[in-house]
Amino acid sequence: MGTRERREREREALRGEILAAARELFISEGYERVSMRRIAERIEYSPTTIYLYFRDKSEILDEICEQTFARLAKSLERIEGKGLDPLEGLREGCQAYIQFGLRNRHQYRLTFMVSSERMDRHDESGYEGSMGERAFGFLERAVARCAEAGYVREVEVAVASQVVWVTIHGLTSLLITLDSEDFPWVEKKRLIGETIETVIRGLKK
Amino acid sequence: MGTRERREREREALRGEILAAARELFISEGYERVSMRRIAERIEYSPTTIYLYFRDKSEILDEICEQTFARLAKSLERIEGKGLDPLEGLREGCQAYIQFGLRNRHQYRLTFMVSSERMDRHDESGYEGSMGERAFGFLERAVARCAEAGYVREVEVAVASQVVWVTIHGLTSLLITLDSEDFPWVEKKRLIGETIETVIRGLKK
DNA sequence: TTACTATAGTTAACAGCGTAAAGTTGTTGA
DNA sequence: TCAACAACTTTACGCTGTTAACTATAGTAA
Repeated sequence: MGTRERREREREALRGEILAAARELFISEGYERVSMRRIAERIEYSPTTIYLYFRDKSEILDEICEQTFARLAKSLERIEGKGLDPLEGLREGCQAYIQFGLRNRHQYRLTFMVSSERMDRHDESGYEGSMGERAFGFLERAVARCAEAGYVREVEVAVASQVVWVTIHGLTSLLITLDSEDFPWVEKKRLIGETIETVIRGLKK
Repeated sequence: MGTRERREREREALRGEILAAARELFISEGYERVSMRRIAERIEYSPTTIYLYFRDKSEILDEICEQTFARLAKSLERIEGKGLDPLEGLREGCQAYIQFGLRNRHQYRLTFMVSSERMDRHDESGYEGSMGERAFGFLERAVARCAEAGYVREVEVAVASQVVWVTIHGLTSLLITLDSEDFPWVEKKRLIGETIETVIRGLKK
């Protein structure tokens, strides 16, 4: 009798509903502004039901961020597969990263702009094995290919790829935090292109 | 009769006490984790007394951040006054900025890593005239001097200085967010130096 | 079929939050 | 001496995330 399987399917379905509702709300209003009660209301269950499926609010968020970053990993994987010239591959990877951050600002903010306060205890997962790590892995390999092709000056790959990461993260995060009304940004496409060119030029021989 | 003056002094004194208590707590525990009640407890007044001196919690924070960034402005001013070689001046300015961010992580985080959510209406002040603007002004002038000296490739000063800012912000903010346990950083001094060299090289002719 | 048990969900409650409104003093100028 | 004012406190509202205790239901074993 498949009653056990059916129950499990139903459980998984409700879990999915919670995640979907939470994702929509988090994306449109931001994590902090969304309460457990509002998520519950949306799926028409009582607030405490959610705790039968997730340990706490931040566990919902973790799962959503993980899903989101899996998409970034996918998109970087695609670029890696194109077999481009190393420098061109790095450029495209940076572009993809930045565009991803800007299109998923809430999740981006929550993973890379607050975490150390949020991952306060209780995070068995950590960085190792996370999608964040996988995404950084692509960057590291892209830099390594540039180095192997002899395009990079005398810095270790580890250093160079961290320099690339902080640079594109800086651009992404600052554009997320400070919108054009709060700061006299030059044209965004220009700034993005020029930032990428600058970091690549700066690492070149 | 100086009673009016005395009262005003007393008012200002208590205001200062509130600020001092809040600053200490914010720095050691972070804005979100500190409640008005805790601040009040520390100065031995009732929670609502604070509202006689500040409109709300975020106004306390704004004032603290403004004070903190005034210190950054001071320190950048000092460097500007040294009359260094333009490139060396830019380098030192970047170093000072990064060190400042790392030494004042809570305030740094609150001004440049969350604001757009926090400055949610009600902020007459905004960017113009703020200490943040003054600090960026130094950077812009440092870049302009490099350009005048013919050290910079064919990009406008506005673009170049924003590139510099996003770069050093990226480094600062990522080091604040992700400490060494959460990410395999290369040696910090190395990374800082190499990031600054990279952005400068990338903008050079 | 009946009795028991595990599961899924609910209601009520706790301790905390930022903040507004009303109430209480003590000091001061008329 | 009395009214006005300032400084401050008490009380209260409506939120928050989360725990504990309760209820209903569905599945299983006798």
